[in-house]
Amino acid sequence: MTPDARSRPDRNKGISSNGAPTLQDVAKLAGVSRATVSRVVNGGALVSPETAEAVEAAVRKLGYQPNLAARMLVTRRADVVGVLVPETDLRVFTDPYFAATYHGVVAAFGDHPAQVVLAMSKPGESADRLVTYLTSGRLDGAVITSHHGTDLPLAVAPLTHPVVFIGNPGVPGVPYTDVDNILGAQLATQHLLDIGRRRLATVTGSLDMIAGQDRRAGFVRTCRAAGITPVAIIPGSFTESSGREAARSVLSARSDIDGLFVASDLMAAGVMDELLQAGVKVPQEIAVVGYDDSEVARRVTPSLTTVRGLAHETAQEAGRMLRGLLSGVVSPRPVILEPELILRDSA
Amino acid sequence: MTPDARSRPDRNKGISSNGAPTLQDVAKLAGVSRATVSRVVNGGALVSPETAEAVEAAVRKLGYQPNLAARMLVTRRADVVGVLVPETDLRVFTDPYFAATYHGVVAAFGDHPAQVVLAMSKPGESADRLVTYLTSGRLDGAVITSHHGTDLPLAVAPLTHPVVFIGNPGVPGVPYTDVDNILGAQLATQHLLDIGRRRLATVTGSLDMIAGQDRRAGFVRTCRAAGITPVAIIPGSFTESSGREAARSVLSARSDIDGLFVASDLMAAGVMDELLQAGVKVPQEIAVVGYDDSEVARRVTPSLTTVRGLAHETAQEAGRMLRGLLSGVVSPRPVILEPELILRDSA
DNA sequence: CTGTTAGCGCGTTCAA
DNA sequence: TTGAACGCGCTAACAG
Repeated sequence: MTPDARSRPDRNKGISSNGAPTLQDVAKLAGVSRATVSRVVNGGALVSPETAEAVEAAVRKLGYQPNLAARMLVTRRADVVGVLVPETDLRVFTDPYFAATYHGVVAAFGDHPAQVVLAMSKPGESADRLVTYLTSGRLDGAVITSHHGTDLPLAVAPLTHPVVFIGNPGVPGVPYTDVDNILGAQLATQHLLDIGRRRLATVTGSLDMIAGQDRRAGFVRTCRAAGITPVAIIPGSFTESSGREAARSVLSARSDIDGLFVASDLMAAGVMDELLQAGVKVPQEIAVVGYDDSEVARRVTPSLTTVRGLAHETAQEAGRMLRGLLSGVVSPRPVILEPELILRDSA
Repeated sequence: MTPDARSRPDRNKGISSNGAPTLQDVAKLAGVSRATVSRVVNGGALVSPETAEAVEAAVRKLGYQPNLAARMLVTRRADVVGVLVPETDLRVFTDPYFAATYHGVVAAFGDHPAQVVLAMSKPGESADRLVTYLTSGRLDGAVITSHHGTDLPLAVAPLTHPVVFIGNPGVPGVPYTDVDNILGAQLATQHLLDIGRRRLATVTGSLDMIAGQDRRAGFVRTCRAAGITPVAIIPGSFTESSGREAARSVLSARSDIDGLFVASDLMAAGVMDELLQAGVKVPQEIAVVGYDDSEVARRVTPSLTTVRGLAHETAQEAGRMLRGLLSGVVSPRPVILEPELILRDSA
């Protein structure tokens, strides 16, 4: 009696103890070995048509469903890629940037077997949990966006898991895609100058994000090149409410600003609403340029002159890069897209 | 030489061939057995403080991370629950209902170890894929919403996986939470009657969803009870653009409607925008009542009188119910919440 | 073309 | 309190 032949009570039942049929069950019903069933299930190559047919019948009859955990354990693939966002769902669902980003990654994986899941942080928990999710083996790779600072990139860099950042991670050797935010801000600011505005201010995005820093830098740089001094640089955080606050501070400062560059459309929507409520005419008194060209830009009144943020395109590019990494490409070079100005009514 | 003793090249390396350290590696470094490490990792009971300390040190040194696939295979738990939405991400990200729903489920699982992931359909693919995701063993259970028809509930009903639907699945014995949509629509319609409107119409939601049917039924029923005949019943699909279309058909029909019940705030926003653009005054010429009390309801001008849809609460209740199922509750009774009217400026 | 066999990394009895 | 042994369900050599 070999060691493997020792009796196991439920070894011989048609259905394993768990309730779900296993490869073994199918094999017995079809009168073949487990390996053959496995072959049929995974593409059917190297199997005779008759046996394949018999196996498929057994699969149907039992409603067999491969156990992905078991498969994952041996193939070391999960067929799941993640879009990891270290923000709360509240933020993710209210900022259209994330919708565009997720959609872009999904588009890149359209014809790929992997599931694309979205994982974000629970309120008050750190980004470590997302790293754990990545390293736990349930994800083949990830696209990460909205990282604040370099902690997350530094944590991810030594890992063997394929990861692509959206937005410069600030750590050498880590793959990323980005859009030239400095250029975008320059286009926006230059436009304000071109229409004759001279008393300019900006509402910045989160300054712990490179996108926020760059958009501010582009604004400042363009002002300087034109020989003018910014009237105000108001800190914001990419949210609509931070735009509202910024607008109130502009109003209370009575600084007769005539041109405002706001680092996101969502903030710009908040700014404009407050301005209009205070009776300030846009663009006559204050011209406003946003950033992103998101859906709100078209919806607000007056419609928002803005910069195409290329969120979807950048994400899709990141998705492609991740696919490359997954299939063995070693260290892809960063891809940087160039934004353009979209003229509408607010400036 | 026993069968197990045959040589395996990488059996004795400090790090397994994959690169990630295993229980075995930790055990060797700590000078104990795998079983002991396992005990320490999972709660540390029944281990002496000294060994526990040694093991923890080894874990830290190696950066050991349990392989979730392996654990899952033996525990038969994934510690992941899903919010399954058979809609495309485009839809999910533009309708605040889904944000509220996801958030509600997350709230219910706030202090639970499980990850709550959001899975939706890729464009053009059927809901089967979500069922497969559920049955593949990577999910312990799920909350499903936005199911059209009974196909999905019927597919899920025979499964042993815990599932809770949001919205009556129309299949006996399947757990669900819901809000009384008929009552909600009655409240809305009655309010239009109360403020003296008599030429009423409705823009319905998707009629292949019970919520859509019920809101229409509540409207029709209330009209009938008041002895009036609806001027029009315009089919919509819960999206903003379908609201716009409906508004255009109202305008072109020149039916001098004076009260409109729109089955979602998002549609109502579309309706109002079109009406205002056409020069129709809301509420003076046409009073509008929406449904959901979502964030848009407060944002539009005039602000929207609406019905509290209780999306968050219903989802949270569903999440609680799923937790119950996960911990052994057998067949929970449906929970039905009662909506209320929120008075604002549009009616 | 098909079956046999050996683990993937882990939790869990059962003895000691 | 600890260790040895077993198997979760599956894929991947390797024989035949």
